[in-house]
Amino acid sequence: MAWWLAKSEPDVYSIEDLKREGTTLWSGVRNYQARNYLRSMKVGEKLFFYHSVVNPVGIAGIAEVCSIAEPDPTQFDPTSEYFDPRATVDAPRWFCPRVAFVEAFDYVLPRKELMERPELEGLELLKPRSRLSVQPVSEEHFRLLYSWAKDRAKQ
DNA sequence: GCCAACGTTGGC
DNA sequence: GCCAACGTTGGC
Repeated sequence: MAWWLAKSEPDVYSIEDLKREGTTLWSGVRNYQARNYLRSMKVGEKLFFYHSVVNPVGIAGIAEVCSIAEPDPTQFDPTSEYFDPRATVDAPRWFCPRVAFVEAFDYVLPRKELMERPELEGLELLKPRSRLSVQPVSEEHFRLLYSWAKDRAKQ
């Protein structure tokens, strides 16, 4: 069982969009390391849904893998901004799992607050200039972050 | 297989 | 909008 964090710009796709739609294909990732993480995700694994390029940036909720990675359809679509002319149906390059909405936090955990927590030492997200849009999170960090989100929502 | 140029990411 | 860091591309 692994734990994850995936980034999305809420102007493009937010936790509220996922709440409304129920599930979505996590398509459009075009980085090999992130792709490898997406391919290793198993049904039932949880992801933090992180809002990037917004004020404030932070962890906005939770999603869950509901089906394992399949070829990302946007790579074959010439009208998509994620079209990859080097990909073919027989030899796809990009893969994406389907994820389901679990919850939207009442209190979005701001990145700024996370950076003040020494307990989060080693969290990929907080490493300087970490850019990966899909990252593993340790179970310990996942539980810690989840309980902080809950506690802050009560305040 | 090196490496310079280029494009992208993403916090600020 | 800036810009540092990083990944990718492609000529050699």
